Amino acid sequence: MFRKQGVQMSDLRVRFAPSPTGYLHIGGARTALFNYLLAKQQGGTYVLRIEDTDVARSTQESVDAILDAMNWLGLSCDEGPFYQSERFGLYKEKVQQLIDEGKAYRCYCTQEELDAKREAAMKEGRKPKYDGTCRNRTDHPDAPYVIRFKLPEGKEEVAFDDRIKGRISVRLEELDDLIVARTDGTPTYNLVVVIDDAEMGINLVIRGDDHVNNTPRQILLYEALGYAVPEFAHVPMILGSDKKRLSKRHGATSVMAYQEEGFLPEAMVNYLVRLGWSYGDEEIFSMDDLIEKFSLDNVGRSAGVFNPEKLLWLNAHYIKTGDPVRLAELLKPFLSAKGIATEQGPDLVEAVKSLQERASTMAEMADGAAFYFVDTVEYEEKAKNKFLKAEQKPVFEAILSELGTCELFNEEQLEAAFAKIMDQTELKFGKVAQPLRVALTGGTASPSIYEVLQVLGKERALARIEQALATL
RNA sequence: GUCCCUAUCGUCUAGCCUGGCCCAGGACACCGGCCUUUCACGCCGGCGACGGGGGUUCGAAUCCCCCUGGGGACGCCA
Repeated sequence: MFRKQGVQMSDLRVRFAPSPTGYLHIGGARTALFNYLLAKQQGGTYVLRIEDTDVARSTQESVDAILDAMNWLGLSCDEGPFYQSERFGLYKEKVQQLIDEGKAYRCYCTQEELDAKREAAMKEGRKPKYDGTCRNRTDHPDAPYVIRFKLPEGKEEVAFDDRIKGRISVRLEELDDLIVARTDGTPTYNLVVVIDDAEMGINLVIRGDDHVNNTPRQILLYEALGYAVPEFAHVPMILGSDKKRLSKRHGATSVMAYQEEGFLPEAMVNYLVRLGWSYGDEEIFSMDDLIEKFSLDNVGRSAGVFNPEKLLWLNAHYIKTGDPVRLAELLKPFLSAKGIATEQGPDLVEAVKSLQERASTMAEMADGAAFYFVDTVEYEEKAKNKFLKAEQKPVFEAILSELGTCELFNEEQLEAAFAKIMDQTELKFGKVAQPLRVALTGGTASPSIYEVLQVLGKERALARIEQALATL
């Protein structure tokens, strides 16, 4: 028996199947994550499939954007990516099979006729469904047509046991003959999703809640094509703060937009998984934790509201507890985006350490780190007016001379130096530290003064103090 | 409009299946305090919810029904 990290290999096969008509959004990322976690946990297989049957709207840029985002989140697939656009032959075969078996037919109704019927039905309070006009016609006019799947007769309802929502059933009279092939011959979503899931051996379909209504008709298609019906798990939607479907109006919905704002992938993963899933009172989960602990049983059934504040809190947590060397690497692009070069400056890793518990995002950390690397400190107006005044001259002189005698800028020597400064000037620590902070950083908020001094190093620190002294 | 799904603090949620341990627990946010060389971190405390109405029961957040709210679907998009 094969084993993988002590976990029994299973035949679980799941998939994530985005359509490349835009970037990977928050909701899709969560669906992908759930799929990934379950596959990893059970030693199953996670398949990635690009649903690009809508040739007009699918783009390579979107495919790349989705792949990038999956990669960033660390959700690598075991198989794929497969492209539906490369499988049209297979779909065509299956459509023909349905026609041959009398389970599908040509429909010559025009778009306009259909729209009119739909509108009329809505107006009368009926469900707008196809009336079956072409269902029994035997002629083959020389006109454009679509292929419709004929709803099976003699069946009352379709039901399935959703792994998240429980039993869901729909009466057949609520359904109609859906289009499986367009006028141009290309297959539509409901058909290809069934064929691919079946042909790829997917036995558990985890997807968004918005597909619940498609499931009954897809089950009918599975049956008509002679396929085994997989299990389904419909994950609730993610809503905006106004309880409306999450959209750009609510802020960034693209996963990669968060990366650009300085979020860490582990924060995003942690946030996403907790939106709809829980494990007692625990809040912090590493990917390994999740692979061990995730379960569909603990996924909630109702829609959730996306809460950027909590994401931010998680991000701050992961910055606080993250590896400084890695964070330093991640920080570089944010610094260069601000036009800051770090090569000649103080040790970037040390700078990061001093800022870890003060930054919620990497962008914020870059803001906070900027002062370390400037050639000439620029003073904030208010800070300068308050702390860089002529009367401070003696303090700065004392600081300059005492720090100048420090061999090493370590905690011990700095403390000793400050003790002397405070003694000489008869000032309390705060009265010394704050002006010095302005001289060193240009502002009134920064890491602790000892840290700043140490990160900067003696030479740079003394130069900055002299610079300040010169302005008094 | 019709159908499907859903309903615990502002938000994410625990508890619900297997009624009493719940005058409902945790987290984010918010407010207050402590710590403190600034800003933060951290710590302590506070505010804050079982949508409504009927049942069932000795007892209901938990079981049943109705109502209401919310979401989704109704496409030659996925």
